[in-house]
Amino acid sequence: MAVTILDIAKASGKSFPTVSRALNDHPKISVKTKQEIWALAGKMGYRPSFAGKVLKNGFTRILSVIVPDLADPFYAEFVRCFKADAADNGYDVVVYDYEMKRDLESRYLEMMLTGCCDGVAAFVTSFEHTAVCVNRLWEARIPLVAIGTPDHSQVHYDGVNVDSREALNRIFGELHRRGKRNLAFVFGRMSEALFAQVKEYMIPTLKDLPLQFDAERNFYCAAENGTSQAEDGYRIGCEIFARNPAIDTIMTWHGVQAYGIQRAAQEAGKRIPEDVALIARDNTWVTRYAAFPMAALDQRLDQVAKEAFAIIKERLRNKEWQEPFRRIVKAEHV
Amino acid sequence: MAVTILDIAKASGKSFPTVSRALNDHPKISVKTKQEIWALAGKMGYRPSFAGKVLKNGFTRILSVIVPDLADPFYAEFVRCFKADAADNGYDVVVYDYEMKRDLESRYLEMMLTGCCDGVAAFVTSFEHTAVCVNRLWEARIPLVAIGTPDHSQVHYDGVNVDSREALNRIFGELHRRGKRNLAFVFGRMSEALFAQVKEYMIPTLKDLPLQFDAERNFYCAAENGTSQAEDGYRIGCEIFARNPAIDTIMTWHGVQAYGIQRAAQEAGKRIPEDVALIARDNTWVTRYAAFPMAALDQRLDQVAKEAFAIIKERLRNKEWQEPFRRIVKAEHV
DNA sequence: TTGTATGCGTTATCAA
DNA sequence: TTGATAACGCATACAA
Repeated sequence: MAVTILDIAKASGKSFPTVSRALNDHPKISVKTKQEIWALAGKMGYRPSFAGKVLKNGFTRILSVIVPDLADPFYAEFVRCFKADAADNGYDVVVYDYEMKRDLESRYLEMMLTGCCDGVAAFVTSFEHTAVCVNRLWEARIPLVAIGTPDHSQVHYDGVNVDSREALNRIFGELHRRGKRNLAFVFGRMSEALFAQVKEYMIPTLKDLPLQFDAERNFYCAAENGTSQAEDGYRIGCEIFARNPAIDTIMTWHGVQAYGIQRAAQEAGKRIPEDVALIARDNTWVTRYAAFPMAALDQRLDQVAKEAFAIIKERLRNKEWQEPFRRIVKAEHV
Repeated sequence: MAVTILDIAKASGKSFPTVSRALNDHPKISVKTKQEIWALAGKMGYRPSFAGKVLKNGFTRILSVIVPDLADPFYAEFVRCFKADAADNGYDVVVYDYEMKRDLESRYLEMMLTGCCDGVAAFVTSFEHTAVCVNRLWEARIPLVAIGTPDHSQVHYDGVNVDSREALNRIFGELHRRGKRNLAFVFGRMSEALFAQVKEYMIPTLKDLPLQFDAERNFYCAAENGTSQAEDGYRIGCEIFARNPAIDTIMTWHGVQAYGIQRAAQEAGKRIPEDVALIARDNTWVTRYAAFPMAALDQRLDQVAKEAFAIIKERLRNKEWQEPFRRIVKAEHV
């Protein structure tokens, strides 16, 4: 159905390799022939076949970004930063949304093994269910950068993580000065098993901060069967205010969740920020244009994206992969 | 680098077609051979090459969704609805974000001509710069469904549009009853030329509604060089309150814009909804969890996605394309 | 039940 | 400057 170089060859009386060279502006094709072919290709509506090119060339000029939730503008912002670097280097970017579902996450990572793109930046929730696939990507020399995934020594992958400690220190210090004492932490949607893992990972990270918390009682995560992050936040907010009225500071992993918590606070008769201060880990339009006062960390998605792209670029340049890269970006307090 | 059926053939002592058939669970391959091959494929980490399959089969089992702005959860919601139908039919979905940029929009639509997917659902802003490409997609029998694009008789494409009149009528009637009189309309980011076109299209659509407006003075659109929709809304809000203090109702095309307008209202000392009522055309968590009262239409994205997918499915089923499809979905008032 | 041969659309090598 | 031929990975018609 689609026009191929063979069709153009037939129509022009030239051989198909000549057509191919003309279309690729090969130096050893006469100007006259080139113009003939170009005109013909334009008239016939020729577009080179993606599959044909990829099969022959061995590369796609496409990078994939795999995100957990496109409804969260945080990930959209990452995509946009990443695309800027990619475009500068001649790559197109396609996005996969795994909707916070483990099966979809695995499925998309598996797809990356089929050669449908040249490299991947992925917000991997955990290596629990993806380790095999991630290791295979490494063996196949398909660059994968895992973003924000807790380190895992058994798995070969490049990673970019954000260090929020300093920013948290400052922000919590400020809140402490304003009289806040009791912190609750609200994480995203995840399985019980992963939540246990995250707790283990976060507790030492959060030690010695100006605000105190009891990780067993005041860590919350959204149920896996939720429908939207705002809704998740609302439910958790209701739970917090019911179970633990002393909480005066709530930090959410996703800025969107803060909207739900705000609603829960309103219903519980709590004022923001007088009774409860809200902080989000991320800083997008969601936090900047919230109609209630809230603090936010800046995860420096621009830097994260830049690091991620740089790693992929380096991996594509040099196929002698030795040690995994681990880059750290420092979050800022806004 | 990657393992192919040839490698498995060599390792198993079988011929490569046998391997191919075994992997595809072909009925005429002995169970013993199959199990051998499967075990070997698993051990060697075989994954079928995307390009190889596509080149041979002529299809990808992939559908593309092209959206103007992933930072707007409205489009993310569409993607999710669309993916549900696609997954039920064995299709994977990839997303392209053209960031409200004409050149990227054209680029992605052009890419669809290379056979990188089996069908496309796209929020096409205008056929001004895409007509040639869209017509070529039609000729090449690559299904494209344009969503929310004003009709254009010169171009061959299938379309799904939303009819908001009835819902608007009800919502404006209600606002009128509450004493609102002067409406301003805020559209998305677009060129002057496209804005003129949109005005022309919208004015008859909006005729005889309970609220009055002067389309020349009270239609606004965001500048093309904006950075986020919330920011766009803020700027326009400031402009409205400065230029036309009588405005008591503002309808935004994108719910996100309302957040910016809310901030502008706050700064102008206007209360919501007492002094200015806000309405959004779309209904996502953005409107549902706004910390200020706002009305919203429901564009029935689930229905829109269903129609879009149904059209693509039908087009793939029957390659005898006659007349373009035009489907209408009725918006609802929430 | 399995092997041989072919072609999908492209680019690259080599020969003319 | 151009043409003949091969190769990328896969699926399938046909032969055994």
